[in-house]
Amino acid sequence: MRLAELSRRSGVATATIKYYLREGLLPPGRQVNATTAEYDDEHLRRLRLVRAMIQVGGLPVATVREVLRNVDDESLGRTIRLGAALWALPQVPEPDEDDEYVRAARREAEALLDRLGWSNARLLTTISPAYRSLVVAVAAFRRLGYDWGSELLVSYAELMHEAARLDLDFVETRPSEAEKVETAVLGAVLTEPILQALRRLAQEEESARRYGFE
Amino acid sequence: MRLAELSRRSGVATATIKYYLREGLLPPGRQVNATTAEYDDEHLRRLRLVRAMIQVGGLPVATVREVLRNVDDESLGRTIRLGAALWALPQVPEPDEDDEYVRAARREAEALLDRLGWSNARLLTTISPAYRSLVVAVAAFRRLGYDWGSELLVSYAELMHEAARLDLDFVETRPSEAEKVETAVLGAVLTEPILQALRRLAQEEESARRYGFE
DNA sequence: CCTCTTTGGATACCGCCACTATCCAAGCAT
DNA sequence: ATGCTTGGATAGTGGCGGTATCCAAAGAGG
Repeated sequence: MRLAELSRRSGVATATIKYYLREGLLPPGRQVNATTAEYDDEHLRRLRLVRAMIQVGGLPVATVREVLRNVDDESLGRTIRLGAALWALPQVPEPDEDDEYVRAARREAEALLDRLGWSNARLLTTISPAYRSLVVAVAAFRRLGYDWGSELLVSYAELMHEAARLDLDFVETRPSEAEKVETAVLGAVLTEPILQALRRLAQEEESARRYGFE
Repeated sequence: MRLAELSRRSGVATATIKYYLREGLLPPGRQVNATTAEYDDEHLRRLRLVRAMIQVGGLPVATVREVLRNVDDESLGRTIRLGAALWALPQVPEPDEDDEYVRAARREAEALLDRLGWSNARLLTTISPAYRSLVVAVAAFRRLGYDWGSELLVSYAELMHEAARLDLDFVETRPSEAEKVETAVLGAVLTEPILQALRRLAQEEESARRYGFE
């Protein structure tokens, strides 16, 4: 198929597809001659993947490129490949390590992982972007004077551990290595809004049960 | 305190504080004379709240204004006030209702709520932004050919229901009505990155347990 | 064969957003 | 008196995601 048909079948404007090609989010089509390039179903699928990450997942274009670069890199082992792809996802800005709240949040997060027995994650505390997000968010809460005990965080962590088991169980059902990696990345990017939506709906449900609609 | 001190104590540039004042995210200070305005600890706290929502929660400025407007509106009852504040949070773009994947995702989401017995949430299916997000994300997955059973979604939903109970339990510990609303909003905005970070860490932990670092 | 439309690629441009820099006149400090 | 600081108004900046314009080379129809 040619660019126009790719556009029609994906619902993405041709100018936007050209933009993605320029940005390296889509591999170039097979060049037939100077003014014609041929695309196939793989391009269509990739385009849908890109759109899902950008529109549903809200990722910036540069991040999508980085993530896909890692997903596509077959020279890496699965764990590294997946880790690299996930670590390219957008993160909160670097925290100010001189800030007392940040230092306290860091100690609190380390204690949390110890308490949970997450010894593997504990090894990553200095480098994992997810860990940094955790520290920044906890510090922000503390700065606003919220001082919950460690219990709440432990409970949330256990729920998320359960979610992670579901994630990985699902990834294991995929037949090929490439699909496993893609599924894991999509799981991180697209199930995020799903969990978020379910949580809000659950809040609405639970709130209505407890207090009615008043 | 004056603008310069507010800036120093919050770590936010004066020009940025002026911008927030213009945009209505901060109430104006008490005007002492033509060239001096006085701010108090409430302003500092509000400024930290705004920064947390923008930097950690990633909300656009216009959304923060909308959310705070609802939080501050004491004429509304708690449920309405909270609902209005949460519904102002940024959402995925409006789905195309003619798209077959979107229609199928809508049916699937309705079936999910029925299955879960979330009868209150079920009443909101046409209007809740969270519901719309759910539909859009599920449709995106389906469009990419992922066809899990309904079991996985049910499991995620039950986990999130548990998280929502924790959320509401924590909100109930707050003494005043105003704080309850603020806490609920912050819970939606700031605990989101916390849950996300915990999930990623749990994935790393669980992945290392299952497969090692290879 | 000769137009007339379509194609893909290069380039410039646009609108939005979160800030940021400049300017100014009114105070206050010495 | 004079020089620095203050707050407010206004204009400007940089990044980002996408769009519009232009062009020459292919094909399509007569």
